[in-house]
Amino acid sequence: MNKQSLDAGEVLRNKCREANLKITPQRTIIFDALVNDKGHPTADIVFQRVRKKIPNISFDTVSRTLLSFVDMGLLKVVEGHGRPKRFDTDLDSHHHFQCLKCNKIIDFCNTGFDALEIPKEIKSRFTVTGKKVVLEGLCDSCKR
Amino acid sequence: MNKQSLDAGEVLRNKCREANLKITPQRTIIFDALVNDKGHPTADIVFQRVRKKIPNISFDTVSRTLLSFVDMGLLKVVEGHGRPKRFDTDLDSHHHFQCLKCNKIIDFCNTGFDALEIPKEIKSRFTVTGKKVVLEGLCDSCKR
DNA sequence: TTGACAAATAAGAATTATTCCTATATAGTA
DNA sequence: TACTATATAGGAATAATTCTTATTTGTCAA
Repeated sequence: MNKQSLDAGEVLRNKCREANLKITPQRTIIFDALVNDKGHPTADIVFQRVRKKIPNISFDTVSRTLLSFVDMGLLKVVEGHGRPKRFDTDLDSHHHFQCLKCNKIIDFCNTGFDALEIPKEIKSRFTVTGKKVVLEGLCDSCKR
Repeated sequence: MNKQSLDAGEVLRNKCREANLKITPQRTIIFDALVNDKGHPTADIVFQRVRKKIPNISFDTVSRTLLSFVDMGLLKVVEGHGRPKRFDTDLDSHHHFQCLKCNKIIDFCNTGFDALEIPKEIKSRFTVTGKKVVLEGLCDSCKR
């Protein structure tokens, strides 16, 4: 039984139990707002989305919850130059192209990049949990 | 005649002329504070360093100057998770390991990584100016 | 089911990093 | 040397995030 066969609620409940965190309506609704979001939302985008369900939720709760989801391994923070932190719900191996002008991040897949070996001298000194090729330059809209 | 054989002042003067920017003492001293810095200083670190030479320089001038150096191709902004923006004076191809806990960035070289080919579908859509492998995890101090 | 308690939340204040504004100073040049 | 556009200092403003505190709410054990 893999993740895909569990519904979103069950994934969240399992992860919360593992991490000894309570299953609150806020956490549930924030998680729902992220499922199938293949973009790279900021905390504020998620906040606006969740407010439609819980009008008086605070930004702090959204921000704190997103960071706890990162700790729980449900999300990643996108590396990048931009100021508002961006989150990534896609936990599968993929790579990024970031536009230096508009800060847009474009995901792409590449099996050659996925297969890169971590150098021995790095593996022996550090615990490596993520690996990604980051390309930068100008996107199609900005290069004109 | 390559860059290495020019002294720092001359590199800066040439770049400023190219960009039609004036050669001010502030720019000169900020540039001097960066030469041979193989760390990844924040604007504030540079500000503290430069204040020893120009006690009443403003943070804004340092920040603005660093960003203009990025535009001029004298520096790069480090991709990464941390909040204070970090600058990189090493323009040669290298790769990064970033600690998720302390946000420290460790440079490493790897000729295999340097040789990675940009996928055709990316090269045809975008202008790619940078390429780097980014590893993340826990550094030696934080993994305990 | 209820009560107790630790954890989570809302609201707003505080902090942190960066950028903007404006009056003054200065580099480049004619 | 004088002119002009650019750069700077200083402080205010903005933006993003995190902290503080009083209150509320899951969870668990009786």
